[in-house]
Amino acid sequence: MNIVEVSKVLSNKARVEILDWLKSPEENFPPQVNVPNFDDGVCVCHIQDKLGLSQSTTSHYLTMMEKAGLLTGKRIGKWTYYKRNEAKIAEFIQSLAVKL
Amino acid sequence: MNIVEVSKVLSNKARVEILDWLKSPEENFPPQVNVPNFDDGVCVCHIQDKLGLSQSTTSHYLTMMEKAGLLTGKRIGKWTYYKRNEAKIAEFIQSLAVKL
DNA sequence: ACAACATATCGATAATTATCGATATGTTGT
DNA sequence: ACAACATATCGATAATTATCGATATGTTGT
Repeated sequence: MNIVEVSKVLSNKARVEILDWLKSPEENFPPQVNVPNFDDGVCVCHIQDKLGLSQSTTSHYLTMMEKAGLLTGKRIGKWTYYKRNEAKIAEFIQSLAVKL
Repeated sequence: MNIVEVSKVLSNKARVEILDWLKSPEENFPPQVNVPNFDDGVCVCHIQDKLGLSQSTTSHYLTMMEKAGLLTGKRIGKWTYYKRNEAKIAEFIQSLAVKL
């Protein structure tokens, strides 16, 4: 967990919001259409709608958040579902508590 | 404590290093010349020497870190001494643990 | 094989951040 | 009052990030 890299993710309001929304997918997103629940994560299209940014920007953010370790993405059929990587998020907070 | 603002501070290697060095001033900096110990913080000139960046950049970083709440600066005579704001740093980590 | 669709990637431009040298400000000792 | 010095601020340019539209890629149903 690289503090500088993860902090870059967190230095943008939109990305912090995404992380926050994904804490309670049921409350923040409409029901999934192609998978029964949110266990696999939230569809990119839902995140995009809520974010109000373009498809390419949304996809870019999600990809960089996954690379930084904060999210995991899973493709199911045509769709990609992202969810929080709780283990890594906790690890990051822990490493901040130690190194910061 | 604004997550985005503080994360901007932490998204730069030099600034994370400053924060780390200030955890143990005795180990990371030469003895102070104009104050007896490090209780008031570390002189900008020492940080600048160690950082290897220009005086203006160093000063700018320290100022922004103070504005974000991570450091406190204290002017004594001609010199300004910066030290960690432990309370605010802990508060930030705590707010991450809650909001992130 | 192809049409339709979701997402990822590319290439471009605008906005922000990094970094510097020059200058301004504040402080001290003469 | 001034010289010497430490730090802060200003103005500029290079580097990075934000964001978009266009295009490419992957998947499914016909």
